[in-house]
Formats: sequence, structure tokens, C-alpha cells
Amino acid sequence: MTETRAEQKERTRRAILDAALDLTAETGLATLSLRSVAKEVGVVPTAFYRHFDSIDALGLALVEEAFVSLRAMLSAVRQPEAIESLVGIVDSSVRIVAEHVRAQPAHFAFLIRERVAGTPGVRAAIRREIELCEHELATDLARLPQGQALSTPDLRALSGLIVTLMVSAAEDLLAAQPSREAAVAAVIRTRLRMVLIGAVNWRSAGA
Amino acid sequence: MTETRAEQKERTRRAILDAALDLTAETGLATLSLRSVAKEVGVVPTAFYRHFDSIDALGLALVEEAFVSLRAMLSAVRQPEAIESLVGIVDSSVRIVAEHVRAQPAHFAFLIRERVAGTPGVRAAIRREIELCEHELATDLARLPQGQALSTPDLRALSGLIVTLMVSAAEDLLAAQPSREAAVAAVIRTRLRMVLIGAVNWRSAGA
DNA sequence: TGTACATCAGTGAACGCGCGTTCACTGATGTAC
DNA sequence: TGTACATCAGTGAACGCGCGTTCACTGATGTAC
Repeated sequence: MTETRAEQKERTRRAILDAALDLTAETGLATLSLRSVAKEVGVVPTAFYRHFDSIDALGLALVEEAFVSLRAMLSAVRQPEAIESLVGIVDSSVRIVAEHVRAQPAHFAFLIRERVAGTPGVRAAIRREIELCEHELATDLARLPQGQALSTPDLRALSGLIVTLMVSAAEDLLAAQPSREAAVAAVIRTRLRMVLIGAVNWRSAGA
Repeated sequence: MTETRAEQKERTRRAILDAALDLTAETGLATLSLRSVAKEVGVVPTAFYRHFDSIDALGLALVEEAFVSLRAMLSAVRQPEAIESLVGIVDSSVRIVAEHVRAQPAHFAFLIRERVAGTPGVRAAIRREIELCEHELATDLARLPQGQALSTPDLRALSGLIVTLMVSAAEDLLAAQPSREAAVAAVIRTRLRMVLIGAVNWRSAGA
């Protein structure tokens, strides 16, 4: 055993975070108890306080971890190489979302659930992050040739619509059995294409 | 006092349902406790059992009550008189949704929250009901002249998209300050119009 | 390398609290005559 | 209308349980010399 004390401590911290994410998947962050986490990890309840100040602090740590996965996905979707044609954008975006959701299902399930079920603080943090996604998407859309025809409020309406659609897409992918995943992805692509066809045929008032 | 015993009992039952809906708004059905409901109503905890078998039975009763509001809204949206032109459909639908959400905010907030945060049974019941909405919408769309051009799977994709959009619309309306409600409704109308423009310009494969 | 001391992750007992549920009860309302 | 009895919504005491948090502790790991 060459593990240092610091490494051992970090391992327990990780085990606490993983156990919490696991337990949270069943009934939500609101019903997560310190004692159930400790039991799952295999330590005595009081050991928890060596790693987190309170159960709320653990919740915030989970939020931050989930955000890392969310930002990684967003950044992958925004890679410029993906933006060639509208059809290309749709296909690559849906593929990337599906891949990230499959890679970190617990993180995305956590965000989707706690966005509506979390404490006010957690809810607000997740909504802020999703709004950030909408804003960045609006910026990207404004740069596209097709985006020029849309007024700023219409661009915001569109980016909000697309983000809503992708959140529900993540939800559908999480709920789908593995064998149905391709079919679910196809439905999502259809929806996203319909929205984009609506957007390119859109005439903003006064434009 | 001319109130019969049965009327008095019904009053308490209503008070329990109202208190539960109220308390649930803050932290969700999962953390609702029998004792907090009894305290809010002003009866002793054990009196609860004169009205419901368990706290789960109360949860199901709340789900059923919220469904009544949801079905009333859906039925209002589907009134044939509203279906004249596409723009007319959008405007009247958004207006009707806004009115119903404003009339029963607690019911719609409950459904939106418990759809993802509820126990598996509650979640499944709400998802089933929303799927029913999607199915009925798909039927309505198929009857429209513009609906003829879409294949059955594409019609389903579209109706799911519209329902998702309207659920998020209800969410936005609930979160909006009263003074911002008209602006939020305008954004929703834009989104719904974009989707419908996308749908009427859609060419189903093989169609 | 060996020793003496410091650090600190994890332990275990204890606390007060709110929980759901049980049970025997009370007393106002309702009913049969 | 008056009386005797039945019903049953709500009471109050009690239970065992899991909760978050406190505190003094143990003993392995780490460090200074």
C-alpha cells in the first residue's frame, strides 16, 4: 500500500460524491440523507464532516460536477468544424448530445431533475447555467448567414426553443431503453430540423 | 350552523388537499409530511387517516386534481372554433394556456415538478397523461389540410415537439412576474409559429 | 535509520427532533322509535 | 317533540425509527530531529 493519506482522503471524497449521485437518482437531492450516503460509502456518519461542511455543501459540489459535464457537451457542440450546413449541424449536434448523455447519464439526469426539484438555490444555479447555454447559442446563430434575417428577440426566442428541445431530448434519451436509442435520436433530429426550417423561413417583423 | 357532518368532513378533506398543494409547492411531494399537513390544517396528525389511507394516497389525489385542470385546458385548446388559421390557432392556444396556468398555477406547477421529481408511480402517471395530450394533438394535426403532407411518425414528432414547447411555456409563465407575462406570451407565440412554419415547409421522406 | 511527537481520517456514544402509525378515547351529530 | 342509542371526525398518548450534529476518542500516517 503506497497510498498517501491525502490520496486516501480524496478516494473517500469521491466515494461520497458517487454514492450521493447514485442515491439522488432514485428520489432526488431533497431526500438525500447524510446517513444514507455514509452507509453507502461504508463509513460512520460523522466521517462525512471530514469532507463536507454540510449536506447542502455536498449538493453544491454535485451541481458543480454536473456542470462540468454540461459545459463539456456544450463546448463539443460548438466546435466550429461541426458547423457546415444546417443538416450537418443537426446530425452532429444530436450525435454529440447523445454521446455525452450516454457517457454521463447520472449528471444529466441530476440537472434535469434538480432544475425543477432542487432547493431554490440549486434550481437558480441550474437555470442560470442553462440560460448561459441559450445565450451562447444565440450568439452562434447570429453569426450564421441564416441568422442575419432574424431580429435579436427572435434569435433569443429561437435559441431558447432549441435549448428546450435539447433538454427534452436529453430527457428522452435517458428514459429510452438502449435498443430504442437510435429511434429516439431520429425523432429528435426530425424535431430539430423542423425548428430550423421554421427559422430559415421566418420573417422578423420589420426585417 | 346548518352544516352537516358530511359537509364538515368534506371541508376538512379540501383543507388537507389545499394545504398539501401549498406545502408541496415549496419542496415537492417527496418531502411532504403528514404531520406538516395536519399542522397547516389545524388538526391532530391522526385525524389525517379519517380522510386518506396514507400520504401516498394523498399524493395520488393531488395528481388526479391536477389532471382535471390539465384536461380542462387541453379541451379548451381543442375547441373547434379556435381552429381557423394557423396564426389563429397559435394566438388562441397561447392565450388559453396562459389563462389556465394563471387560474390554477399550483396545479400546473405541481405537474411540471412531479413529472420529474415525483415517485416512480406519480412520474409515470403524469408522463402517461402528457403522452395522451401528444396523441390527441397528433390526431388533430392529421385532420388539418397542412397535416396531410406529414407522415405518421413525423406527425408524432411534431406533436411531441409542440407539447414539449407548451410545457416549457407553462413553466416560463409560472416563473414570470405578472408584469412580464405578456412579454413571455409573445416569445411563446414566436416559438410556436416558428415550429408551425417548419412543419408546413416540411417534406416527409417518401411523401 | 530510529525515536518522539503532531496530524487528522475515521470511530462510537449520545442528544433532541420530526416522522408515520397504533390505539383507546371523547363528544357532537345523526337516527330510530 | 323527547329519549336512547349509534356513528364517526377529531383527540392525545405512545411507539420505534432515521435524521443531523456534538463531542471526546483512536490509531495509522506523516514529520522533525
